[in-house]
Amino acid sequence: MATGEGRRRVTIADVASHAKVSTTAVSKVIRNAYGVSPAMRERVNAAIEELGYRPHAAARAMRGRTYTIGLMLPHIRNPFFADILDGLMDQLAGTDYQAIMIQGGATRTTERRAVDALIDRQVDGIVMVAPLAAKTRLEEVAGQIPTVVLGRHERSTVYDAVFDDDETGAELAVQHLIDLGHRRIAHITHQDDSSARPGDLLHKIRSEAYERVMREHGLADEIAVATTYYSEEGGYQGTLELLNRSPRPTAIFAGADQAAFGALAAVHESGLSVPGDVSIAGYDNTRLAALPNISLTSVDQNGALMGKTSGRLLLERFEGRTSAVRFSVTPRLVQRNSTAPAPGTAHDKPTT
Amino acid sequence: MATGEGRRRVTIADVASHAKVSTTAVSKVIRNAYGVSPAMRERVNAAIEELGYRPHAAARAMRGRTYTIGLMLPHIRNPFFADILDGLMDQLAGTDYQAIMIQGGATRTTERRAVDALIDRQVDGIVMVAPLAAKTRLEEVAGQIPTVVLGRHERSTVYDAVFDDDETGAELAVQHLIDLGHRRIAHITHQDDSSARPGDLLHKIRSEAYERVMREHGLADEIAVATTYYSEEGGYQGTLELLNRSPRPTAIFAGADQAAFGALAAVHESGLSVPGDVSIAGYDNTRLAALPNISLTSVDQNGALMGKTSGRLLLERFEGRTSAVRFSVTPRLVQRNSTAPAPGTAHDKPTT
DNA sequence: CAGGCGATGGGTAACGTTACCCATAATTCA
DNA sequence: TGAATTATGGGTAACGTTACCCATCGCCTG
Repeated sequence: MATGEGRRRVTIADVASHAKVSTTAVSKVIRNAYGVSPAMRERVNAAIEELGYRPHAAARAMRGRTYTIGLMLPHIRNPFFADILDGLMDQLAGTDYQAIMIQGGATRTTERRAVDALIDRQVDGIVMVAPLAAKTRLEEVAGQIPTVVLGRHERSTVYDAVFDDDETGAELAVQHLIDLGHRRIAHITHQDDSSARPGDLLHKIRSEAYERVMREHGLADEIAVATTYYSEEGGYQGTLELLNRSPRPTAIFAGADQAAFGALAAVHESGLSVPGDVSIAGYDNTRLAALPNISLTSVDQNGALMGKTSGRLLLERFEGRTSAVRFSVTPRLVQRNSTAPAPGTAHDKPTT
Repeated sequence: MATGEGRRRVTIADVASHAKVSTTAVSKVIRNAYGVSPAMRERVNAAIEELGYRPHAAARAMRGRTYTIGLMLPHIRNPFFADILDGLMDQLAGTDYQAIMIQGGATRTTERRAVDALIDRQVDGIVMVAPLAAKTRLEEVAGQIPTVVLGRHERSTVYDAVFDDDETGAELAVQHLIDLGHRRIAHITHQDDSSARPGDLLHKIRSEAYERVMREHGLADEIAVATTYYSEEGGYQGTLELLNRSPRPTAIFAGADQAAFGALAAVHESGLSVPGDVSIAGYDNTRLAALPNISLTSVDQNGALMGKTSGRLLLERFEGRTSAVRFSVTPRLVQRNSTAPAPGTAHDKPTT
């Protein structure tokens, strides 16, 4: 276990000479390859232990696998992504695989750079969370390396897809507000730089489901959308804009909790109360939403399960699966105190 | 710019033959090395462009640098870390370096695995945020690879250190509460698995500063510490424990905003109000703290600056600096509505 | 008992890049 | 003008690992 200061790294050759066997034999033991006797295995493992050998991932990358999975996140501020990572790491625990993360940023250009960086570093598989890239680009990536796309809905034959049923989720939220007697229900959506088809992006799906449900209830004229960002700042700005309209909405469905937090701030700063004057619902059910003095009604999507599944799908790909898989998570509504019957409505809370 | 599906990667050799020059020449152009004519440079760059060549980081790792900086974060749920990453990426923008992240987890074992993984992947430099490892381990890592330790206070001659003046920060918070007339001021600290010397860990420094200031004001008997975690759950549990004591504290200084959020929840659930019955102060001044319905008094430490500086220090190391540098950020108190004069105190808010 | 076969171990050429060195041409200087 | 120096380009051996192939040995089978 001696690991000296600036000392040269322990290599497979060191292990081989220490165990008095060939480097090939050592490599076989490490990889659990065929053709090693138990005696040999033990001998080599002892030497590995003694010298504190660890495989050099970069060297491995030249020939075989790196045992690395790359996770591209748009950014790390959203705690929902932490759930995804938790699930992924949970799945990877006990395997030889390591997860590394990279921040994709807000534009297609930065995202491309980030994903290229992962490919250049020869990760064995990639999980892209809510990517902005066009489908052709996703398939190009997936053509080079096993890929899971998380949060997009389009069908592909080359990559696996994991996503929440955003249509249902948005429906749950809007329906809930309608049930509470609201009619002027506004929506905050996310502006992106994506070149994906609108119908494949989660925020588009949520906003379209919002509009559809509104129309289905004869509320087409009440549709009001602020297009900002799924972030606190975005929610804040969007809400200020919505509250300025006349008549102002009595409820806001924010497409993400982060935006809902900003909405809460904006409503308070406008001298209005939640849910007295304005009801607010979010999406993601982040832990913060459960805090009593936020108590945000939100749509829960099982991020940990999505992350875990992404990992599993990649491991399956490594084992040889070539057919594409789609995995969908069903959302559910978590009612809290940020939503209440519309002002002036004699309305009983619906029984769940 | 043609990048076919499963096609073989474009290598330096492809570029060389396409440009009708040697691979050496291509390598020189890429690395901006000495000994290339402008004509050669242009020729090679044209070929690179045309073929869509990107350097293979793993191959580079075998000889030179990977242009990769590894960022070890204990976990990604804390939005404060997002500030650090933002600062780091800001510094790295415009350079050839890429930042990758890895989650260290809650124990020394998982952290070690994570950092080893970065080393095995041959990153050029490492930034370790609030590591749990013993100083000897940190120096062992730094002996192999340029390292910045963020959030620890000990002096080292081998790695660079970036940290907040936690002593002053904690002092600001506690002093603020004392100024408001509070006497029964409790503290929530973080339990760790670290083998660092207590005086070097930020949460120990904060808790010791808390105790010191209390004693300096003759409040030694009022010292009450709950040792849980810097997380929502930890803050929640710790606060329940503290509120159970009799007499209960009128103020709680949580060592981190995340814990303070949990504390807010616990106070509310106990049927008490903030700041009416209990004042709460946090640390980190995360964006959430500024939301009107949280409005948490908190100590601001400039995370972006710390991240940016970490990046700068690494780049300097790559340029050849060998002496160790320490960089300290000065915190400041941001007063909001979660702190107020102690119940039953005729006290004017101190002018700032 | 010869031929063959499975089990085991090793030799070696890659993988893509760079550091080091050498060769040649072009230019400068005395 | 000859020698020395500089500028420019290329050849080649690594870096650490693995995939592929071959050699050997003991044993089984007909």
